[in-house]
Amino acid sequence: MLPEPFDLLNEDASTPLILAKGEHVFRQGDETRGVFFVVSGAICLTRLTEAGAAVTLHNAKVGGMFAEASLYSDHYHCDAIAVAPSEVIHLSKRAIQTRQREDAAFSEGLTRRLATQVQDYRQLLTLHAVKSANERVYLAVASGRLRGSVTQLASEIGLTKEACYRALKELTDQGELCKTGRGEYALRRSF
Amino acid sequence: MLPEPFDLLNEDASTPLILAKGEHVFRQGDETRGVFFVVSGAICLTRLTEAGAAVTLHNAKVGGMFAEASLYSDHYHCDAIAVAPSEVIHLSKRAIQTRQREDAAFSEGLTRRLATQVQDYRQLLTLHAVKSANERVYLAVASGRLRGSVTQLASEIGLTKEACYRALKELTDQGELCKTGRGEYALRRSF
DNA sequence: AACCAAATATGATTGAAATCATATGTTGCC
DNA sequence: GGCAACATATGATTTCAATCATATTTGGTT
Repeated sequence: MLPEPFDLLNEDASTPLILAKGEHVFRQGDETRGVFFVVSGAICLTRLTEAGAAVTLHNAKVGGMFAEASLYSDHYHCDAIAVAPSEVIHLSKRAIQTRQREDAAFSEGLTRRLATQVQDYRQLLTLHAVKSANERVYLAVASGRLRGSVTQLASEIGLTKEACYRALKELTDQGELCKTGRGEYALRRSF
Repeated sequence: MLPEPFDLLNEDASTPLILAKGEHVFRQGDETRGVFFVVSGAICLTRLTEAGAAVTLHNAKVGGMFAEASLYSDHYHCDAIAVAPSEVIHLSKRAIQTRQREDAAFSEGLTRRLATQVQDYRQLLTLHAVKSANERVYLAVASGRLRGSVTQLASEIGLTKEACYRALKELTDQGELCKTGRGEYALRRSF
């Protein structure tokens, strides 16, 4: 259920929370309680700047986590609001910190997870810089990003789903990709 | 001199490097040697896509660090180039990894640093998802991303410099921003 | 079985940013 | 001082993805 290394935590370190749409998981200024895993729905993290502008910091989706950095600050510096009816799992800050001190494998797992995320986000940013929709979709498929739905991929790589479907069709017509099923495409092996 | 947790390292773990403007600290594909601290000047981390597009991943300024994630990969996945005559301090990968195993405080500090980077990349990706160029530029300025040149900002947030200048002009005309100098803009305080 | 919501798929039109072009301002350098 | 490189700045045109529209398929629910 939980991603590494959080699967190593004791059961009493995690608490499931059910949230209605619009409900807060935490607010800017609240004392930090820990990090969260999204089971269903979606959580949006926003912050108000000094000048009063609302800046979205992160949209946490199913399978994702948020507020990792809260482990290192006393108070949350943004609001976390459910943008749909959601279920999240709260992971206790104290339990994580204790485990981090006492278990080198857990500690390393956490650091490695963050490092992996940094790499993944960098790859995504590189993908976003590709101007052509066709090439962007091709590279996304080539780097194994078409796992879930095409709709999901589209949002991940910064295109509309329509543009994404069109690109997939054109790439298939051009022989760059081949369609392996409904919403499934594979690289055309060059041999 | 060095920020946490790298100030805890032995002196022989660090090596100063002098760089001319345009010189590389490392290149994409180089075997990882460690992380770097900026003493003077500025280092820009960019990644070249297969299509040749340059994406700015990070602008490390005086007092900042870069390439923390290289500790968990064998090869650098971006170029680090001095955008001005610079002095950086190289921190040995081996020394860091050894210290990480032997010193819990050091290890925790490193994890905190990575968590902060994850936060930053998420914010950048969220920014890239904003369709309107004007709003994107406004939010970028609101979240303090206009530090270096407008050209740098444009590449960071996924716009051409022209579109970026135009947005800045329009936002200024609309009274959302105010121009504080050549290539310098500030939020219009609402009070 | 019937129904609904969401994903898949594609066609037509539009609009906004990219591109191309040009000019001035600034900085560092020989 | 003069030159080269780059940042700043804005105007004109083009292009390509967004948007709007519509139809079918699928999976889940009652």
